[in-house]
Amino acid sequence: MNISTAAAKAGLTVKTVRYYDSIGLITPYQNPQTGYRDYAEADIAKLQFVGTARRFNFSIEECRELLSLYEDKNRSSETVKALTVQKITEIEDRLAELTALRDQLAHLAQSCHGDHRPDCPILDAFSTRDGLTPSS
Amino acid sequence: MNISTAAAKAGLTVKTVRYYDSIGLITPYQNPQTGYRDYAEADIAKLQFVGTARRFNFSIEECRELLSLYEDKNRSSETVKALTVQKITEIEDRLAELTALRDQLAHLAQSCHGDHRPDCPILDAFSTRDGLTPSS
DNA sequence: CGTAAACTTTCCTGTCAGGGGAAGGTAAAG
DNA sequence: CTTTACCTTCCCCTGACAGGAAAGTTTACG
Repeated sequence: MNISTAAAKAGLTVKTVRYYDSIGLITPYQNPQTGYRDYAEADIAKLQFVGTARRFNFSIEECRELLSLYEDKNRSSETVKALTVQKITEIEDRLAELTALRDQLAHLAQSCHGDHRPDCPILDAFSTRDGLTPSS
Repeated sequence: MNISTAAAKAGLTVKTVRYYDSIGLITPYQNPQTGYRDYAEADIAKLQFVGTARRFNFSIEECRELLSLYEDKNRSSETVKALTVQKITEIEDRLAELTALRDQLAHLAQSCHGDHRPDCPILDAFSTRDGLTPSS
């Protein structure tokens, strides 16, 4: 199967699939005559797997680890769950940060009349370093 | 004032301050003899301003715009409030994405026993493209 | 006053996960 | 047989800096 069909099946771009080959993440058979990549069904499954994991905010290196577990028939679910729980924690940390940011910005926006006068509480708040302390 | 003092006063790294000069965001006086940058108090205020705006997730280009409004004595608060409201919307979109991600991952983690057996619902879910559709 | 430490400068490379596009070879359709 | 639609590698671009090398400058100490 050529790269564009493979990419379409996996819901990825050709560039991304080629990139995954270049970093040794998913390396298909390569025709020695033409240099064309040839993706087998097992490769498609891996591409889909990585695509899904990436959409779940797993980094490429984490995907590499998950992929080796995915391919390991004697794996235990322990490591996978640990990775997932860690990822959940990371996402929750980021959620807390963003929530605090939004709240502070919303507070500033509320206190700003937003008309044609030059007075602006938002800019005033930004101009003092210790006046505001966002979480991130 | 030399760059390390300026950076310390603004709560930024020297690298960051030098970078802001290189992209024309905050350009201090530069001694023609030594080539040393010399930061005035007004520059420090701008550095603090940008530092705060960056912590509020504003991009460099948005900071550039905010900075020009900050320096404009005849500004209106309209544009600033609009930028801020837009930023709040962006943050809320990201919050919704991350919340959906976390919920789906949490659901998967809950259904995974996480022991030494090879059976793993998380990897199973990742291996089908249409089985899960995260928001991001 | 000399010198060594502690600055400063520019320049280059790397990060993360690819995107955009050029130059050139190949395959499939008409 | 030609046109079109692929494919390949190669290089530069992104955002927002960090790390480090080589070389010049300032400051503190003896």
